[in-house]
Amino acid sequence: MFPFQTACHEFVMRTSQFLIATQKETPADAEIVSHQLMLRAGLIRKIAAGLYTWLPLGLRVLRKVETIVREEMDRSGAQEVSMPVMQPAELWEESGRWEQYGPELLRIRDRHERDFCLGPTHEEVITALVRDEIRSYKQLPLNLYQVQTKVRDEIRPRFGVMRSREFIMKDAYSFHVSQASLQETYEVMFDTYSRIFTRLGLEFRPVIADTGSIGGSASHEFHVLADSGEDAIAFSDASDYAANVEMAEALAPGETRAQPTAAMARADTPGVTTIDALAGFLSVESTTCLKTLVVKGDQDGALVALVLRGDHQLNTVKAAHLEGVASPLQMAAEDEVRAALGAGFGSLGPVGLDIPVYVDRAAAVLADFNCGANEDGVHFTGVNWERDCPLPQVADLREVVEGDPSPDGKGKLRIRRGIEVGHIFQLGDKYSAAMGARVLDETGKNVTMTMGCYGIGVTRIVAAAIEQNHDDSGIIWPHSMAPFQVAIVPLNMRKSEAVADAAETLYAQLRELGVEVLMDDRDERPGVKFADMELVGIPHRVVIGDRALAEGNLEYKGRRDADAQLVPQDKVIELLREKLG
RNA sequence: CGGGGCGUAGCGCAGUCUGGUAGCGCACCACACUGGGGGUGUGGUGGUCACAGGUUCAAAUCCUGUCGUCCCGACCA
Repeated sequence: MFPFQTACHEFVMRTSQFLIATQKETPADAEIVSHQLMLRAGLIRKIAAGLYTWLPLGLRVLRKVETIVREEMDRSGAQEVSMPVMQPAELWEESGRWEQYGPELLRIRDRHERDFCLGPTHEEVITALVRDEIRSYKQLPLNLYQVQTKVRDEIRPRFGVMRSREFIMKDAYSFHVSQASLQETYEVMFDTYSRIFTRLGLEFRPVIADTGSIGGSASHEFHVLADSGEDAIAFSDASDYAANVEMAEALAPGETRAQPTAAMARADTPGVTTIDALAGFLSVESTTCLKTLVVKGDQDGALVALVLRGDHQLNTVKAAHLEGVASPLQMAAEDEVRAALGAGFGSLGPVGLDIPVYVDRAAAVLADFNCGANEDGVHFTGVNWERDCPLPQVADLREVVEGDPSPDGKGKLRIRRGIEVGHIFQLGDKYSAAMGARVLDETGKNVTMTMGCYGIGVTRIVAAAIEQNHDDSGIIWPHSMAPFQVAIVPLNMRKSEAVADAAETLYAQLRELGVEVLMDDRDERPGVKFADMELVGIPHRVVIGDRALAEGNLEYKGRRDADAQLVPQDKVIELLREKLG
């Protein structure tokens, strides 16, 4: 037996040997809390903008995430592969993305002047592989995945590992002869993702997502809920409906339009150009006012007016999907509007408009409303649809708000912010068709495979978990992600033999049981050790001090507990077993 | 790519306007004290003041250029 074998293992579980690179001060360039805490707790260090080294502690967390992802992917029937980070330009030319992708694709040239890129994703490589290897429908469906470093030359890397230039992603690609088979695998992946995020201990929502330009019939994003999230998501308080706010439908109001009671009148409103100002000027609620936005049409020089209730916001994704409206959405310039309609932004309204008009469902049921008169400094009051102006085509134009009825008819919508950590979608034949990935079907006919793809941002999960789980003292890891489960904190062990003995005994017992335990055997004062173990976020802490030990007790405290509890020395293992599940 | 901020020790910062010995706190090393919430004292280590050029007897400081980095926006999904 080689003595150093055990010695090496022994040492890494002790803070005196393990690299604990904590910092008291918050680095000035870290904006969000996860970035600050990852630096302060010594998980990562920046090497350049958007590029980070993972320190031992951080890497342990990253590996935890990867392990769970692998276990669940394997369990789903997917098979792991590993594809190169560096990829030949030819493949990207085949799919057409060498031209399409833009500067985010980091292109490099080798010594023979041949073009390559560092892969931001791997559709091309996997499709080429499957095209060459798979001949028959009998070999399908096939789902291949990898856990691999991706490179994206982000315009502006930010928020630490949340949006970095190099990151680890689990990406999977499935291949099918039929849409039905794709749908089946898609559902399996949906369930697998739900299992993964549940096991990781994160509060998440699968969210209906925009399929964007890629098309396809289904796409879901998985979001970790956190106030700092980049996306707004709407979900029902009474069902599992959840959608990106971009996609969430605002249902038509239940009530029908009331009969007119007021006569239309002209009001001089000098300098009133906002809904708030108008409501204030007329002493009415903003919900009785209409706002009229003008966007560019899909024909050159064409304009389209969009009418919303004063308190509502335009949803640009919905608007861009309207017939006759340019996609992506472009707001018209004010001088263009003035030339066409005779008034500037603050004085527009649906009365007498001779361009195409859409009205939002909520605005369409208003009666006796107030709106601009298409004349600067003038508004109308007491306006009614079909009496004073025609009712335009009604559409869902607005952004949903908290309290709206859920589109599935169950409950009300709540809105929270989310961090996108997973995305599954049905790709169809975009890549398989472009790259000629075909198989023979049961009738002997050549058919193009249909594909699904499924991504998880592994590095981003670490940051998202911290955004969701932290307090003033530092990180609070979910059990499944914690770098160590238990911290043993002996106080003054250099002087107290009893403390040292108790600590070493407990340490040995936990090691024997296979518990990931970190022994803080540094000759530091208690405050330093407590602060470090809390900052680093270890879920369970056992403090061993002379005081309690004299009574035969140790102290246990969970990371989220307010206070420690005394535990008889011989009951500690039992307690920890219970806590660790 | 547009706008703005910042580059001085590992981290946080002062010094720059008004040119004249490169500083403070934390961290780190040594010793002593202390020992239940980032402790105290004494003595230390560590800097090409982002880089290049210029002005000057003299540049962290003034001038010109370059680079890096952060924020906002646009872009991307």
